[in-house]
Order: sequence, then structure tokens, then C-alpha cells
Amino acid sequence: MKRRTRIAPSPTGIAHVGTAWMSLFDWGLAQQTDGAFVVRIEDTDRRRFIAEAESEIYRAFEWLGITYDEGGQKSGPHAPYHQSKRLDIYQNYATQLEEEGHLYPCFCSSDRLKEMRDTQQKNGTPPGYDGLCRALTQEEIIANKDAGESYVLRLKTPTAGTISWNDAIRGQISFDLAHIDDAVMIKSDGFPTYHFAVVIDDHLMEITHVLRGEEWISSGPKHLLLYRYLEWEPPIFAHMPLIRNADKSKLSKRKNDVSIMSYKEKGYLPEALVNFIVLLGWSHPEGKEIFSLEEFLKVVSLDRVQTTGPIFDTKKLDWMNGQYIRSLSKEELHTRLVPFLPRDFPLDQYHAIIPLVTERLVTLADVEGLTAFFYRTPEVPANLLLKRADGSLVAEQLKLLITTLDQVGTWEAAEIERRIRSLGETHNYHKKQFFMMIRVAVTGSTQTPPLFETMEVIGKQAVLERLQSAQQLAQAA
RNA sequence: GGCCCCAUCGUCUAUCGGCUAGGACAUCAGGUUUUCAUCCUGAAAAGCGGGGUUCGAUUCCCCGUGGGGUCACCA
Repeated sequence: MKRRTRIAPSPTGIAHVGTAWMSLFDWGLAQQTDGAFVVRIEDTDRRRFIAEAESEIYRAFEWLGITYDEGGQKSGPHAPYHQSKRLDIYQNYATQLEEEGHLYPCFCSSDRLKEMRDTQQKNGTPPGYDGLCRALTQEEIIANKDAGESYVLRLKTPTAGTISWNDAIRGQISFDLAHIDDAVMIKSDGFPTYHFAVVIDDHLMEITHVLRGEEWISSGPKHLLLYRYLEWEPPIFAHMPLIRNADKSKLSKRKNDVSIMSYKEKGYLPEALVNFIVLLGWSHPEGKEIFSLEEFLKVVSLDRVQTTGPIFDTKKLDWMNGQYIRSLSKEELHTRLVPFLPRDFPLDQYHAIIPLVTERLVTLADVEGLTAFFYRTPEVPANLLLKRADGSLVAEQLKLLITTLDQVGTWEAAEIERRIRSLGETHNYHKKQFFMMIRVAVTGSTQTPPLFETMEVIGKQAVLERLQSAQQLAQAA
């Protein structure tokens, strides 16, 4: 059987990592059977609509390497793929269901509804619509409509019985219909609610597997009822676990960075992000930690999806990003790094500098901080310079060092190292102190790439200048 | 609160009744090294509690506890 899956983002904000996460599973499942992965835009909420949100999703997909078969910016056999352009379709089915008595008009004002909820809250009775308008006679309905009163269409839910489905991830899930209230299907503005549109569209678009978050489980009965009333075969439902914040609550942008594009800006590689998120709630059949998107798409399956909601902890992403950075070819790394190089980065020295810092990169954005002292004169903190020796000794060491290095003809790491080592041995300097002092004098930092290679790249003249100002600093101390 | 879902190291997870409970990240220790990082080695670290079922339960069932989700004319 060819699987048809879909992702149905709502263009109301930033492109969310959860959307990418879900899409990856959808895509893989569809691709394995040569089926189709569909992008449908659920833009029925006009109040929260944000024009740029949709294009950001496409940019995020492009960056991550996610492609799809229908919908989105493409088209397809089931166009249109924007719900706002399918209003007449929903309207037709709504009319049909209303005529059949499965949907009924409700004229309750939002004030009355609010009052009702408050009372329920206060009395501790089960929440939900009380079904007042169910009792309306045909005459009353016609009269109200003729009077131009605004109304919504509600789903007439049986007051007894159970409804259940076999979830592909969780097994049997069942609800007592007595607890399900009559949800709104068509809003007073004529737009469908999510519940209504999703059922119509999934059916018409021939979706076979509906992957969605655990948060949707409780609305399952409404959807199933619609399938029943429409006499349609429901798709296979797979409720994925909810990705969580550190406090176990549903992943939110308030408590986490959930914007896909912000990971790009922070210098993460898309392949690392993909690898990382795919390991949330799912594990590779061979227990692999690092694997490509292509491999994931081939081996992904619902039976390895966990039921527990994973916490979105990006520590592992940091590690992974480093792994991916180090596995890049020189050319590839260059391509990725270019957008992160500061304006004053000496491009002619790129190939001398970058190999010295590659294994220290956690993100691509780290490149500036790790390389700045190569091309910017550093501020040298006196306390670091004199950490393990007093000012007079350091000044003495620097003086001799300047003299020695000044005589170096071929400014190469090996030669620099030989001179410095011999100087240190001659005067019996404490090796760690001596080397660290030089490191600080030249770079302003205690943490740098190998000292002599670094000095070679910085250049003789700049090194001597830095040593001289450090000497003055030591003397003044 | 009603309903629903869930429950293995700090985190991501393996285990589909036999476990001395495995791996990865993070942490700590050691090695390599002029520092940091990389890399290598090692350590510490988990089955929420109580009942069943069974020769045997982390694995199956029930109860409790805990956590989460949902109860909108938002998705």
C-alpha cells in the first residue's frame, strides 16, 4: 500500500522545530512506499494569520533539505492546498451534514457560552457545551436565521456509547461519548474549525496515515464521528509523543528556542539538527547515533517511536554539530563558514587559520571568537600574564624572548618552537609558566590553538609588537 | 476538576518474560598535549510504589502515586 502523509502547519508564527520533526517522519513513511508527502496550509484562523509565516516554513524546509510531493509551493491533484481556498468544499459537506441532522445550528452568544463555562467551573460539573440549541425546533431555527442572527454549526454527538481507534503508536484508545460535547464545526464567519477541515481534507487528499502530536488525542472522537457521519474510512492515526520543555510542559517558544531558522543563524548544520531531532522519541534500529537524512528516511518506522514525551535538551545537539563540522571536507567547511566570518577576517590567511580552530568549533558562529586574536590586537589582562610569575621575571623573559625571536630568519612554527624551547631551557624557566605567559602575551587568552603555529600565522612583526607591549605591562606591574 | 495519554541513568534511548539492565550526550577521573579542544581509556549514574499472573518480571494485568495533554467560533 502506498502511504500518503501530510504535514498541516498553521501559518501563525515562526517555523517550528516540531513541524520539521513531524515532517521528517511523514516524509520517510511516504517515501518508503513511493507514496506522497503533502504540505497543506491550515490557514482558517484569520485573526492569527501571519503573511510571512508560510514562506518561512518553506525556507526552513529548504535549509533542512526536506522536500515534499504535493501542496505547499507546488501543486498537485488535490489542489488547492490552502484551506482558506477550500471554503466552498467545506460548505458543501456542512450543508449535507446539516440536512442529515448531524450538524445543527447554534445561536448561543459568546456571552452565554462564557457564563455557562463559569457556572460549570464553579459547580465542578464536567465542562462542555450544554446542548441548549439542540432542542430548537425547525420553526425556531428558520425564524432565527431569517432574523439574521449569527450562528455556528455544531456536531451532534451521541450522548452515550464509546468510540475508539487503534493508534499506530499507542494501540487501542477509547472514549466514552457521554464526555464529548458538541463541538463547533463551522464558525459564524463561515470558516470551518480545524476539526471539520482536517477530516474533509485528509479524506479528499487520500491521506492514509495521520501523524500528529499527542495533544490531538482528545479530539480524536470528534474526527472519528465525522468520518462515521460522512461514511468515510478513517485513516490510520499515529499520535506522536509531545516534545517537552525541561519542566516537562509542552515545548514552547517561551522556554526554548524552537525556531528552525534561528539554529541556522546560531551556526548549526542542518544535517546535525535533523539528526538530533529525529532521535527525539525515536531510535535507530541499529542503535546508531550519527546517520544521514537519507538513511533515516529509509529506516524510519512507527514501531520505534516512543510513547513518552522527550525533553528538548540541545546539549547533545552541540556535540553532534561538532561531529558534523569535523566530518566536513575542507571545501565544504569553507562554504558553510563564509557567512560566519567577520568582516575583518583576513581571507588570504583562511587556510592557515581555520585548520587551527576546526576541532574547537561547536557551532559555525564560534569562528569569530576563536580566531579574533589572529587579526585583531588582543587586550592582554595583566593578571593572566603574571599568573605564575612576578612582573620582573616576566618582563625579563619577554625581553629575552623578543631578542631571540627577532633573530629568527624563517618565521615557521618549528623554528619558533626550537628557539623558544632552547631559551627556556637555558634559563631554566618553568615550562608551563613560560609557555602560558607567551600564549597570553601573544593572544590575550589562556585557551588557544597550538602556540607556535599560532605565532607563525600571526606573523613575526605582529608577534614582536605584542610581546613588546606585554613587556611594558609586566614592567609596570 | 472531568476525560485521555504517559512512567528505564541528569538528558536522549535499547530491552519486544531470562538482566551481571546495554549505548550516546552531559558529568567526573586518567592518558596524549605547551593551554584549550580533539582523540583514547575508565568511573559514577536508572527500571515511581504496592499488589497480582508466571518457574521467572523492567517487560503482561490491576490499584495507587507522579507527570503531561485537553476541555475555544486557535490550530
